[in-house]
Amino acid sequence: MPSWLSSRQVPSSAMNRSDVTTPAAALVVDRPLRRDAAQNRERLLTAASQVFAERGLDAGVEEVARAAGVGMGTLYRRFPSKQALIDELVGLMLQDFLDIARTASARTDGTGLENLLVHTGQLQAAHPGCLRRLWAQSDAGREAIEHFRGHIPILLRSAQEHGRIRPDVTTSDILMMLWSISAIIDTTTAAAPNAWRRHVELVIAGLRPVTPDHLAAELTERPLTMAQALKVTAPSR
Amino acid sequence: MPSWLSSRQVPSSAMNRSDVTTPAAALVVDRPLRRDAAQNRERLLTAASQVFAERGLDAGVEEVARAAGVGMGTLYRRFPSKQALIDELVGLMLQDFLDIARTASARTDGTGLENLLVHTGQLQAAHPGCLRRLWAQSDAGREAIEHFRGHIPILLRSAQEHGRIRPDVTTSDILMMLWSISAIIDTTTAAAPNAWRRHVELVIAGLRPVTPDHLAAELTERPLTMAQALKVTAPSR
Amino acid sequence: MPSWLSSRQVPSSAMNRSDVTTPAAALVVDRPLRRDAAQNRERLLTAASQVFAERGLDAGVEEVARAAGVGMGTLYRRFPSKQALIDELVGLMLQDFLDIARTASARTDGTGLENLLVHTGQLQAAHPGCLRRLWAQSDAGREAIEHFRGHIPILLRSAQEHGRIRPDVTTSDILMMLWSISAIIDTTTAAAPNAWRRHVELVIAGLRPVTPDHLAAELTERPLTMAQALKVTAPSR
Amino acid sequence: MPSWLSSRQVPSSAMNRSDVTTPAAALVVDRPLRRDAAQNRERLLTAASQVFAERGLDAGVEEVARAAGVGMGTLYRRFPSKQALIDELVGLMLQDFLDIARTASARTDGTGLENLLVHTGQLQAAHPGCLRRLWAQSDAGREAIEHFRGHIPILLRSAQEHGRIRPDVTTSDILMMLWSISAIIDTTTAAAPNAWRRHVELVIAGLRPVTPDHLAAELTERPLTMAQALKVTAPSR
DNA sequence: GATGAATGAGATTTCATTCAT
DNA sequence: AATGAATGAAATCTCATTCAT
Repeated sequence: MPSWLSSRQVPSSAMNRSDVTTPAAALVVDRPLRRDAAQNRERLLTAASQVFAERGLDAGVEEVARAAGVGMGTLYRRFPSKQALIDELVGLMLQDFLDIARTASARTDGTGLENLLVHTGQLQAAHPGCLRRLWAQSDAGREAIEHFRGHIPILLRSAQEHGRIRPDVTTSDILMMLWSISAIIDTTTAAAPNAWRRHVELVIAGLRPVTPDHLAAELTERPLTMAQALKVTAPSR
Repeated sequence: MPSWLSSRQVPSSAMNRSDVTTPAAALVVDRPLRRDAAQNRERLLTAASQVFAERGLDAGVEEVARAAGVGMGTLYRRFPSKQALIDELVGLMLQDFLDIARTASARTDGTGLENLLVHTGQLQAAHPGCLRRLWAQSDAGREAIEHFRGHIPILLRSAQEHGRIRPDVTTSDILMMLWSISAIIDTTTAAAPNAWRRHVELVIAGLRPVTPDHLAAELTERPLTMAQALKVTAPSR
Repeated sequence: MPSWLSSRQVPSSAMNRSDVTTPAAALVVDRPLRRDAAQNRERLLTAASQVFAERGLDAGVEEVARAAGVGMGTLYRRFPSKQALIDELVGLMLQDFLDIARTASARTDGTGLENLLVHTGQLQAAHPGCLRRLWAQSDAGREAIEHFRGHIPILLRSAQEHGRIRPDVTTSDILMMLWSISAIIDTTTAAAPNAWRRHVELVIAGLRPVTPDHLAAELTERPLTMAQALKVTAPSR
Repeated sequence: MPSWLSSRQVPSSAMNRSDVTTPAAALVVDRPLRRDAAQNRERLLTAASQVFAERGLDAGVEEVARAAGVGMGTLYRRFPSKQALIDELVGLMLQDFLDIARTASARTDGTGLENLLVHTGQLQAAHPGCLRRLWAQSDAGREAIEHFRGHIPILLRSAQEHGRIRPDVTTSDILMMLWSISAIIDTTTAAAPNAWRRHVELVIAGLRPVTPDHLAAELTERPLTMAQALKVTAPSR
């Protein structure tokens, strides 16, 4: 079972209960599920995460139900469509991303950003393929950025103030780096489980302040605006 | 029509006629297609490239046929299966990649590698989503790496000799960078057509030689072995 | 509804549960189908038997589904392929053949073999075309011979001991006669429902012991070996 | 090349030119084909006979055209449909059947009928599967009986007068025997090339006059009327 | 007249979703 | 509430036949 599914009680309002930005949403109270129903929910999410990671999102819902040991009807009682199930998984991974971001933000030595890149990498490497595939198919992805990106400017500013990251790097650059790391993890993990770490090192090297004699010191292209970053989506399929 | 489909006469043996490694294969002569058949072939490839780029590889072949203005039977006469059609598109894009690599290799000032990263980026930006999606579904992808990677060590060595790239970077690192750029292009082009250029700049910055006071100067993680790099595949779906 | 589909509960392991040779296989218990599912299964087999008998095996599965009053999906849930459906029909007819063989074997007056020829004829005449067509397309056919033929030598020996069948007739000769009767039934039933019975009479006459003055008393050609008989198949189409 | 395709010039009116019953039909004159066209016609028939014998009638017309070394257009210029091609093959085999019948009729010792059974068997064994498969799909089959059956009563009467065949056997019984032999040839030839000869021996034994003490001496079932025999068709598929 | 490419209806099979048990 | 069977639209692929070259 993925660690990010292990212990939490996650009713279907997970996205609404987002702890960082919309605590008020907690007021929208779903009646709690019966214990067996909640258990089925967990099983389905766990199974879906495994099946989708192994077979891709084209895996059939029947296989998910079978892996969860429940019937199709139960699956569709818990999640009104395949897409809803995917969205829920995205939301759950986002929870872990937010945890990582919160932890990283607690660092005061300017290493929080680098820490973020590595730890989100670790998380994705533990469930290869999940995030990007899910992201690709989920409208929840869009919201995910919105929740998560709030942490980036803070981490970035701290790193820049400590002289660890060059000052002309922007939040949207960091988002691009995160996407790029995601992609590398998904493509290389099977062949070389730790290759992504080297990619992260090189990526971070590219973000370091440059010395005067450094080649091509200046970035000539403009960064994505945040409005653009919000419109970014993984390939539809 | 994509530029990479524009002018060439591409019999189905395009992969075999690879100019770099197997010139002898040219002896296997497919009789040239009748003019109308060749035209339909081109139309189908063009249509497939558009449809797959817009709708993803899950788009039905019927839609491809309709977009090409031909019947289903014609499509299946030219390409015996959907996969064969995809493979052909992969092969065609590879041709352009090889062209770029050859041109870049002709540079003697050590900028060939940077040139390669930018121009392959341009090519992919012109047909967003194509390469990575195609790659993912095609066994031709595996061969594609093999053909293409042959150029990397040469370009890399030249760049390193000219002091433009740090000496501890390996061919497999460059392959990772190419994958990462592909991913960024696919995700950002719709929202911000040139954002990928900035990513390339940052990526190249990460490959530059480091000065003594540079933070985290050394790469602690080992690069992919070439054997591993060959096993890398885009996510299955 | 064909008589051979009437009353039995036939899980998909019908072939395995063969009562003659592998009683132990009954231990492999398929959980019984839900009542509606079982009903649909029966309906599908009935419909398939009718449609295939009327239109030949080239009839589409869609027509079978329509005749059964169920959707395509249901058909494919019960039988994972058209071939599986055909195999099941073959298996079912085999059950009836085995019943007939068993009953015939119970006779002690040497008439069992003749009885077998007539009753298997009756069964086939009731569902003309079914067996031979099914046989032709089914690997189950091969197994069918193996199960069924076990009864022939016993019946034959008894008939020979009672002086009803000439002693130089072999088991493989009887198999040939059965095939020949099948063919006659399939070709004549529509035009003359009982014509096959006369053919059976003539065939049996050919198997009777010959008197000394009988013309061409001896058989000069050698019978099929049993190994050859096992390789016999109805025409592939 | 099948012997029955070897030397004859057979314009598509072969059926009409039937030498036995309707010589007047020869007055309907098709303009003779150009020599190359006639050659293509022969090639197509030869190829069709081989391809259909090997792969069954489901083999595609394209394969026939390819085997004949001509284009599809040529095939369809010579034969307006696949069915017409099949009908033509049936008609051609009938020619050989008629030859055999004519030769057999020349015998004056009462062995003509037995001779017929053996020689038509030889012919079919040389092209296993052809006749029955073709027959099955061809309306020409019906006509074939009409042409061929004219010889049977004569042969039969002669055999009965010589005491070689029991007097209660009718022409339609002989037709049934012929069908039965056809079926046995098709099913056994691959496994045992000469097994059909034994079947013929047994079949003939069944037609011999019976001695008083013979078991089940009388035939209790009535023969097919000739009207019924004319309606007999091989299974549609 | 010959060619073989194009056609498009139809075949088998899959799967997200609904619904009877 | 849970089950898993039923649904049927859509996907890929085939092939007899037509038609442009």
